[in-house]
Amino acid sequence: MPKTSLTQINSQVPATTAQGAPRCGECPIRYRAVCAQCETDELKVLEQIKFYRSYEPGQPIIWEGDRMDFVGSVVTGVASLTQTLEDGRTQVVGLLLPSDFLGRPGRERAAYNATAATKVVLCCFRRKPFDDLMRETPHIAHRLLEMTLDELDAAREWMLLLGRKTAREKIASFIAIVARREAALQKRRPAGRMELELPLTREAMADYLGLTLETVSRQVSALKRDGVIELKGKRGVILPDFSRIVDESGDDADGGMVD
Amino acid sequence: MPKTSLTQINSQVPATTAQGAPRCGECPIRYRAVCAQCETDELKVLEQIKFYRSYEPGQPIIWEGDRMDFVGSVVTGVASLTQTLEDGRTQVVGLLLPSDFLGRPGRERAAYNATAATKVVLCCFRRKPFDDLMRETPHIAHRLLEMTLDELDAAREWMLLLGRKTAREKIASFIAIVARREAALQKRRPAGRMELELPLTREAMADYLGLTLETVSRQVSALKRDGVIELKGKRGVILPDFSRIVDESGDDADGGMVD
DNA sequence: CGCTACTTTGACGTTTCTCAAATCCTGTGG
DNA sequence: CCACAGGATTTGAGAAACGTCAAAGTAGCG
Repeated sequence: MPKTSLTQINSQVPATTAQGAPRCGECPIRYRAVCAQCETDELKVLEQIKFYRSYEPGQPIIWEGDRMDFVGSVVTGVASLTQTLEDGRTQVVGLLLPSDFLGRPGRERAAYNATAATKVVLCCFRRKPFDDLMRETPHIAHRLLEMTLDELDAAREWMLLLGRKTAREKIASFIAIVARREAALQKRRPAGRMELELPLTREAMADYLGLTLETVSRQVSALKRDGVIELKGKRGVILPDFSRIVDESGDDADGGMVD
Repeated sequence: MPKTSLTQINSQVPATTAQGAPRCGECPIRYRAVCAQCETDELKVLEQIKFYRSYEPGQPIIWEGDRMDFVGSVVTGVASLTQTLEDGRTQVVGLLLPSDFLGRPGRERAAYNATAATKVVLCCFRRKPFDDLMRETPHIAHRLLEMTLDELDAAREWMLLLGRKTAREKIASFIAIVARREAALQKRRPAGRMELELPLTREAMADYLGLTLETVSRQVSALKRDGVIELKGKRGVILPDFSRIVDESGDDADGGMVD
């Protein structure tokens, strides 16, 4: 089952490196990222070694097997981690949303491909100094453990989806997750009528959900036909009632929102 | 190791608690578990708060939503972590092998069901003292982060399997993993002719691989028909040539053995 | 030696995939 | 402002993989 190869030909363009990095105190992910528990003096150290990079949609951030010379946090945008079988079958194994951490301390080489799904801004640290910092700054190590445990929970929830949900439930689950994230950004509870943008193409959704892009498209159409969602252009989705998409997702109650 | 009476197999019976816990220095998982990097004095502290529990095959260790009053390491045996949808569809989201850690520090309630797949011996710590210990003992916190990152990698590799592999590849991958573990226990490279015991029933395998038990059975039969494996009783498997099962698994080379 | 639970096998149904073609956005250039 | 190009998306028809329901066969234990 060969797959059409990735579309982005303009991928060799180097990422932008911003010079004037904003102060950590004003960072939008200040209280959720790996630096969340840092004191002001610890932030100062981070501020000295951090630098920003941005990536255009479709642009690769790092390739499996490459040397990782930096680690970092997603400040804005969405990136996807993917793994592939040698015949080209691809699985998205993680979505990196704002405040999520990219890279593994102490690891030389990337274990996955990371690709920008939307425009992405990354707050980066060179790996070596960051590794040293981690050993000396319990706040960072502790927060990273917490975040890693959360990611592990998310990965396991995704295993349940991949192994046991129907195509329709998979699509509904994905839309519900995006809707919850949307609500979280606006500090509201997800409920009632909602409008959102899907951060992934149909193909990327398929690779995330373990489906083909045709099946994704068909199930999206089916949910629309059944009045669970409305479509607005290619990426826009309107939920007349959030609870209906949750009902379709196969989860109990408001499914899987830990914390 | 104390013996549980064999009449307890049907599960509501409380787990045995051993009194004379062996010394950590002689523990078979001394250098791989969460305590791997501990110094002798740190081990002494652990030794004072640890206790053992054992479980018979099929016996539940903890149920999703239950209060977790302890965390611990698998000393011997295999346990499975499962999640379920309310209509009963079940997915195994993790296998706990010797040295793997059960429970999440700082979390009150279990996020998954844990069930003994074989006879299991657990080295337990009450959660509260362990949480405190973690804050004071960087060696433990650091090792736990390392182990969690490894588990995350394993979960992501499993996502690739669940989302993209065929039933035949899934079965082959599972057998290859068991074979690798078998080899690791004997400190050999997996290669050539190998004999092993599957630690799971067909149904548990199905729940691990995102299949039905009938499909598992059929694909096992197919691999046997094709000479990739031979069967020896219900659980015994013989690999005439380890590389053949790897070829069938869909992975490149020796697939996914990080370390 | 006979249960009992686990496993295998068969026939058939359903879901999802594959291959193919049409249609729709979005950004670009006239 | 509109027409157009080109990727992204939708839709269709048929095939393959996997699931479901049902029945028969084994291993292993007492």
